[in-house]
Amino acid sequence: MLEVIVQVFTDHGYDASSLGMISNRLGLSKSAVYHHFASKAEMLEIALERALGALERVFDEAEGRDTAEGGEREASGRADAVGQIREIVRAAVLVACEQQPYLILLLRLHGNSDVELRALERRRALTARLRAIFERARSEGALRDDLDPGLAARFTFGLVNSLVEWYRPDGPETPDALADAVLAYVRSGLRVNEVADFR
Amino acid sequence: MLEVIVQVFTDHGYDASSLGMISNRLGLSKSAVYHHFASKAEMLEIALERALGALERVFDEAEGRDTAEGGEREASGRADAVGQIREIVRAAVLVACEQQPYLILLLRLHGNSDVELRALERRRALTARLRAIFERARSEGALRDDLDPGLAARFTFGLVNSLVEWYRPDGPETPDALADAVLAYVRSGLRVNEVADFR
DNA sequence: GTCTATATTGAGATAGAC
DNA sequence: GTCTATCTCAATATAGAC
Repeated sequence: MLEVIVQVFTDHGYDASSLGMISNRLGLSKSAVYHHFASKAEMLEIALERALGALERVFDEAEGRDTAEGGEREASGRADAVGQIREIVRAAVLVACEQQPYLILLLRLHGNSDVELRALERRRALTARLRAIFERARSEGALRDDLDPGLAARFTFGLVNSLVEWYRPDGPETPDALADAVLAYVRSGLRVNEVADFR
Repeated sequence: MLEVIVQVFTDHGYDASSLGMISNRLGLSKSAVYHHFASKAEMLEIALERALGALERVFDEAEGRDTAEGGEREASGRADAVGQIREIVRAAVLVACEQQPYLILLLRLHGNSDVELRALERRRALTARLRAIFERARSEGALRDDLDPGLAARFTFGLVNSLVEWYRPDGPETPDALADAVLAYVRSGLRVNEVADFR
């Protein structure tokens, strides 16, 4: 049921989606729909929780991993930041593919209601966590020094988030292959493989 | 006047923007606004023309340059594809910064009206042009061979387009500096400068 | 060019029967 | 859980005076 609703939301945008459209698509009357959701805003809230919850879990797992495992790489007990970035980017690509409609909803919020403002606040918190990891990567010397870590974080997630605009589940790329391609691009860009430089 | 209207559109989304909001923000009555625009859709159409026109000029100039100048790099009279990509990316970053609200409008279209469908068609044409250039870059051996040119094109413009989501004209980065950073990222990604590999 | 007044449609939401 | 009927409000758009 939520799936159909979110499909309507992504097809027309949340604001332009009417309860009439939703109930039509569900084959129910408007008031029948109101038996399952208290309001249109509640539908949005539940849908956004899916997207935000998935993304927050991505960060929790990447950041928590090595403290849980005891720290295999560094005495400090923390994974190297670059490894975390790789893990987060891969997982975020999978979320973008698998939770596509929910993520579209999140990415297109305007912040004109309480529900939207709370969601945007949680989204900002995720951006801040990502930025912190990029800054750690920089201080570990694992990030090129001619690129601001804040910009690098924004570029990277701008790219990942843009996947939802064109990804199709029945398209030629599997989410895993897409994650590989994104990681390759993020790591070393467009230029020819470095081997070529020495031919 | 259009500037104020587009600001309302980007703040609330086109669909959620009412003529009441627009006329309030302009300090006019609704019918006074109707003296300048035939309909809400016409406002959108004019605003989208700005964004699409700017982007189409970017491509026209990059693709037309060397045939006009006689071809300085290659006997064929065409610029190398990588040079065109660089030029297009830089110009597109500037458009994203300078025409930000108009571009936001374009990027968030849903395609639920004739005006929107026509705009999306023009946008698709631009994507196709970009993809063709990336394919030429690949065939010239100037693009790494482990990355599909179509994906590379989408990633690159996903990144550039995502700038409109957070860029602020009064922020720390000038559009030019931002273009430099994007080009550096697109060219060689996050990894440390190659010199570091030989230390 | 701008106004007030209004026509008309559809929105989100509720009441109450079944 | 689903329905019909309805409330209230705001939407786009127009008419016609100034």
